[in-house]
Amino acid sequence: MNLPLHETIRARLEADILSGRLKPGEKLPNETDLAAEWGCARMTVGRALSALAEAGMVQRRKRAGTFVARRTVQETVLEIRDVAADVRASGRDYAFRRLARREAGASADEAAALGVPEGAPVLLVVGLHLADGEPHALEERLISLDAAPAAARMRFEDEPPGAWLLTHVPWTEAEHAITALAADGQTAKRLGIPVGSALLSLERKTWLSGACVTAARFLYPAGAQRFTARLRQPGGRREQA
Amino acid sequence: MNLPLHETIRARLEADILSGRLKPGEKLPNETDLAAEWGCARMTVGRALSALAEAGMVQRRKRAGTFVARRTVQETVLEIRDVAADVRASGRDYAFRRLARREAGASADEAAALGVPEGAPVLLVVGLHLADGEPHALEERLISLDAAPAAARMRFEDEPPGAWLLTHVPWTEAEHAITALAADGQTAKRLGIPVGSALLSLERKTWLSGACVTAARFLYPAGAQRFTARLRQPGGRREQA
DNA sequence: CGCCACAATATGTCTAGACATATTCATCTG
DNA sequence: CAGATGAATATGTCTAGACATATTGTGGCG
Repeated sequence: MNLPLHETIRARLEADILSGRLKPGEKLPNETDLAAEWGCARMTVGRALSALAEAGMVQRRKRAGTFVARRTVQETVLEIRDVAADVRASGRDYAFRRLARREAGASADEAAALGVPEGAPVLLVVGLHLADGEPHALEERLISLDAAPAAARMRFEDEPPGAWLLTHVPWTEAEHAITALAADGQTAKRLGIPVGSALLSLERKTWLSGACVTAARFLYPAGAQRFTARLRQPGGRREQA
Repeated sequence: MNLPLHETIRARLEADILSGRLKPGEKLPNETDLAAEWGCARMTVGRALSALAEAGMVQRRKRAGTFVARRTVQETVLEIRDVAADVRASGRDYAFRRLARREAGASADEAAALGVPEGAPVLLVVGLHLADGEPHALEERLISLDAAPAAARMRFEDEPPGAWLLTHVPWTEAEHAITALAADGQTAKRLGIPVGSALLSLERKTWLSGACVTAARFLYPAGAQRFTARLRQPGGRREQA
């Protein structure tokens, strides 16, 4: 093995847990014993155990010891791409068409969505993402003009606001929520589908150091979009190039 | 501050990067200098820098130094919980009711879904997850009996197969796919909703060292389920790739 | 019997120094 | 001038020991 010792120890314990040799809830040997077993310093096994704790595979409590975690929550890495990139990746032509644009003080709903006071200046843009000329997704986007004043100068007639925001407004946090819902009348008309059809909804909110910059909702007709996530559990995590 | 020193150092450097005081591509002081600046051992700043590297905020190269990372990947961490845990977390009673169970050789479709040869022994379980007695989700699950022979002994009458598999069969890889679709007749009946209603579908496949163990599809009526993902994105200013 | 104080224990953090390793830079040579 | 070579440098890993801190078990006291 060329791996550093702490990685080797981590991998070994991980394998023991995955294989079931160490069962959920079971107590691991303490650091001192593990260090003796591996013939290394306590800090080295401590590092391995901390890494496992960080990854959620074990739980550590002072005085009590280190225990194999019971997995109730699985975390998977979900890649959320730009709509345009997504459409082009499938080999189709991409276009954006703005349907509405309104600059005004935030309504109660809008204020709540953005986390700004009612009446704060916001920009609302509704637009259609087209793939080969057919509706692919409907975007409803709110932008806080306090957080991103430069957006007020933009028309967003055939450029989606998401792409512009990505390159012009920095952000520190993002939150996504995925749900299914039935198409209401206006949405159905805009997407050219029957009223009540199943839609996949992706809501995205982004913040810049605590202040919400923009909230958007993307509505995809059933079948148009699919979010996939893949999780590799064991030692697979290697440095990226 | 009550935080450990390495956390404090990490937080300070993170703040410098987020605020733009340290710009993408810029070189950080080396460990020795940082240690002198903070009046601590080199290992302590090393730990802080390693954590930043792990989080993708900086890139480290031997001899060259530590640099603020240029662009960061757009990935969000999606938490997928056990259905039972999910229901209980919302303060409702949870129950499971098996609707069907079939042990047989895999049909063509089933073989394709699991990645096993046609005719290989599989177990199919269909069941309903109930929240306060009301249908919450429909689960259709396929289990490869070659990969998990112990499952054949299970009835799964009021225990969901997912929970049993989690504790009895180890896995190394998992894949999730989320889509929206319209309810067909049988599904609508089972969930007690109108035909054509919007459903949120979560498909999950798990592998144990390359061999697919189980494939499941969870169908939630619109509104019953919502998948959320949160991302902390370092490097306030983003550059277009 | 129940409660509280205290000691034992396991983890958490940190140090100062050592050696290993990868990469870059400068210099030397053909 | 190109390419090889070796020295310098910054990170990567590890040790042995120290003190801090949280939690748990236990024994004594009301």
